[in-house]
Amino acid sequence: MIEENVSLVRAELIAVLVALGPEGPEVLTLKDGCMLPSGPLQTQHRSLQRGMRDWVERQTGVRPGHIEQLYTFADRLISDDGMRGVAVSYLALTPYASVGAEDVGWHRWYEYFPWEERRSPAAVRYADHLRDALREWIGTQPPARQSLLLHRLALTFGAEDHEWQDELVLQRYEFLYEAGLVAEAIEKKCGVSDQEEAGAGRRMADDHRRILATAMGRLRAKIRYRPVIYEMMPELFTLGELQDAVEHVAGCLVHKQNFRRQVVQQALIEEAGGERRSAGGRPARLYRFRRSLMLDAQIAGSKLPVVRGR
Amino acid sequence: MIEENVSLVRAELIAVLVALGPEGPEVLTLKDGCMLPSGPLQTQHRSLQRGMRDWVERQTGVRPGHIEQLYTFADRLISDDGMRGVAVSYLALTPYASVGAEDVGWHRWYEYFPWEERRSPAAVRYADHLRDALREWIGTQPPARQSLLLHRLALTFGAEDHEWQDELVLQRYEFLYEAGLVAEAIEKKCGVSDQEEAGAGRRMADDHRRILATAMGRLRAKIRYRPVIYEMMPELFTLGELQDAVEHVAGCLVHKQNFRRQVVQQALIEEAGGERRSAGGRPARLYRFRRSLMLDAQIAGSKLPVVRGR
DNA sequence: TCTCACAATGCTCAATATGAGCATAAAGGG
DNA sequence: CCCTTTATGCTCATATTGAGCATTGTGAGA
Repeated sequence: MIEENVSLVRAELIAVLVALGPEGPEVLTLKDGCMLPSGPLQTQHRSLQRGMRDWVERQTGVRPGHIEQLYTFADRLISDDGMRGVAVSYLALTPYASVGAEDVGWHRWYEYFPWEERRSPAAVRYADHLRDALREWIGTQPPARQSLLLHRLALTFGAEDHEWQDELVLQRYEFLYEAGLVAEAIEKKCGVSDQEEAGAGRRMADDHRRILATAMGRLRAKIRYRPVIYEMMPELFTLGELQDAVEHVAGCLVHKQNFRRQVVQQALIEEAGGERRSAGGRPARLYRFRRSLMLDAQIAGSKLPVVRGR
Repeated sequence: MIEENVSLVRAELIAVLVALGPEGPEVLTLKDGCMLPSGPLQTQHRSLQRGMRDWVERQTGVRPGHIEQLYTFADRLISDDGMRGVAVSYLALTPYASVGAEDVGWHRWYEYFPWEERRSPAAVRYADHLRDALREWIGTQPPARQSLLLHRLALTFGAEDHEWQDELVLQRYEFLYEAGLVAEAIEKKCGVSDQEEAGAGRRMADDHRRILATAMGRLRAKIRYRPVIYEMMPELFTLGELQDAVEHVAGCLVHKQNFRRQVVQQALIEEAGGERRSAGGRPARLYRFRRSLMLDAQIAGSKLPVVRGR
C-alpha cells in the first residue's frame, strides 16, 4: 500500500571527478564536455556511493578515489512520465588517468568557470569585466533591490574593501545566472540558444554546471584544512609541484617560502630521497605523502596556506 | 517507460531541530524521545527543504529557522513492499519554543550522547570509562586489527597525546556501535532488548541516533567558523549567556576573557543598551546580533574560540 | 553599614602563527 | 665563466592566541 500523495522518485547519482592535468584541475565528462557522469540508483546498488562508483566506472572506466557527498536536491518539475527525480551529487578526487571511450574525456574546469582562474593579471581582468557587467545589470533592477545586490556583488566578486574569496564559486555562478550572463540562463529565457559562446564560460546540460560549481567551492574550501590535495598528487612530487597543484585548485598564487614552511612542518609528507631536475634551476627534492597517517589526516585535518599572491 | 533494474524509491525527509533549552541544547523529537520528525517527500512539495519544513511543522508545530542539509543515504534493505528508501537529513536551528502535542517534545541531546558532555570532571570521567570499555573490547579483536583500532581510539576518544576533539561525535558513536556498547547495536545482535539501559546513552529508532550524531558533529564544527550560534539565541543576550550557549553546544569550557575579546572584535553583535542583573555579581550588558550583517555573515564567516578549559 | 562572594569587564604578557622579503645554493645555457 | 632560473634557508615585523592578573558593580549576609 502506498499512501496518497507520497511520490516515488527516481534517484539519480551524479559525480564530479576531479584530477590534476598538466594545465591544472580537470573534470571528467561525457558527451564531449557537456555532462557529468551520472545514472539512476539501481536495485543491485548496495549504497548510494557504490551506485555512483559503479556508474562512473561503467561510463568512463575511471576509478574514483577519495569520495565525498556534495548535495542532494529534487527536480523542480515532474518529468514527462509523471516521475520526479532526486539527484545526489558527489565529489571524487583521483590521480590523473587517461580515458579511451568516445565522447568521454577530461576538461579543464576553468573552461566552465574562466572567471575563477586568477593566477595572472589578464585572468583577473576578465573577472573584473564580469563584475562590471553585473554592476550594469544591477542598474536595470528595481531601485529597492539595488543596494542589496551591490552589497552581494562586493562580497562575491570582491570590491569595496572586500577581498575575492576563492571558495565562493557557487555564489558567483548563481549571481551570473540570475543576471543572465551564463548560457544556461540565456537559453531558459530565450528558448534554444544556438550560439555556443552566448554566455560566460562553457555550458553544460541541465544543472550540471551548478553541481560542478558546488564541487569546486567545496574543494577549494577543503584544501585549506584537510590534506585532500594529496589524493590528486602522483606518488612522488616536489614541493614546487605541490604548490602548483594548490595554486591551480585555489585559482590564486601563494607565497612560496611560507607555503613550504607550513607544508614541511605539518609533517604529512616525507622526503623520498631523490631529486627532479627540470629545464633550468636547482633540482628539487622528491617527497611522498605519508599514507600511514591517513587515519590521522582524515580525522585530525591539516591546513595548507592558501592566500594571496607572489 | 521505466528502465529495467532502475529502482524507484521513497524519499524520506528527516530533521534534526536543535534549540537551546535552560540546560543546554535540546533536540525536537516524536514518540517520547525515540524519533526525529520525518516524513516522505510528497507530490506537492516544491523542494526537499520545503518538504522537510512542512513535516516538521505538521508534526510538531515548530518552525525551523536556519536550515542546512546534512547527509543523504539509502536504506540497506529493501522493505516489505519491495520499495527502497532514500533518506535526506537536515539540521535546523531555532530559538527555544514550547510544544503542545502529545509525545512531541524537546530532549537534551546529552541524554543520547552523555559522553559528549565534558564540562565537568565527573562528565569527563564517564567518557574515560567508555574509553576503557572500548579498550577492553579491542582486546577481544583479532590481533592484526588491534593496533589500528587502538590508534583510532586515541584519535577519537583522546589518548596518547591526542586531544579530545569535540566535533568527532559521529566517529565516537560509530566506534561504540561497532563495539556493541550502544543499545541499537546490542539489539541488532541479540534480538529485541527490553532493557532500556542496555547500552550507553538513550536509544532512538532506526538510525536516528546516528543522524543526531552527524548533526551534533556538524554543529560543533560549524560554530567555530560561522556565526550560527546566534540563530539559537534570543533577541537580547549577555556575553555570559552567549558563552554558556557555546560551551553547551561544544561540550567544553572556554576561557572567558578571550571569548569576549574575539566575539566583541568580530563586531557581529552590538550593545542593546540595557543590562541584566542576576543573583550575585556585576550586571551584564545586553547585546543583540546585527541581523543586517546576515549576508556578510553567511558568506564571510566568523569564528568563535572554542577551546580548552577555565 | 560594612564585607564578602560573585560575575562582568578591562588589560597585560608571553608564545605562536602568519605575511613578506632577503640571501644563498645548485642546476643549465650561452 | 656569467646569467637566468628554481629550490631552499633564514630573518623580522605583525597579528593571533592562550593564560592570567586587576578592577568594577551587585546582592547577600554579618
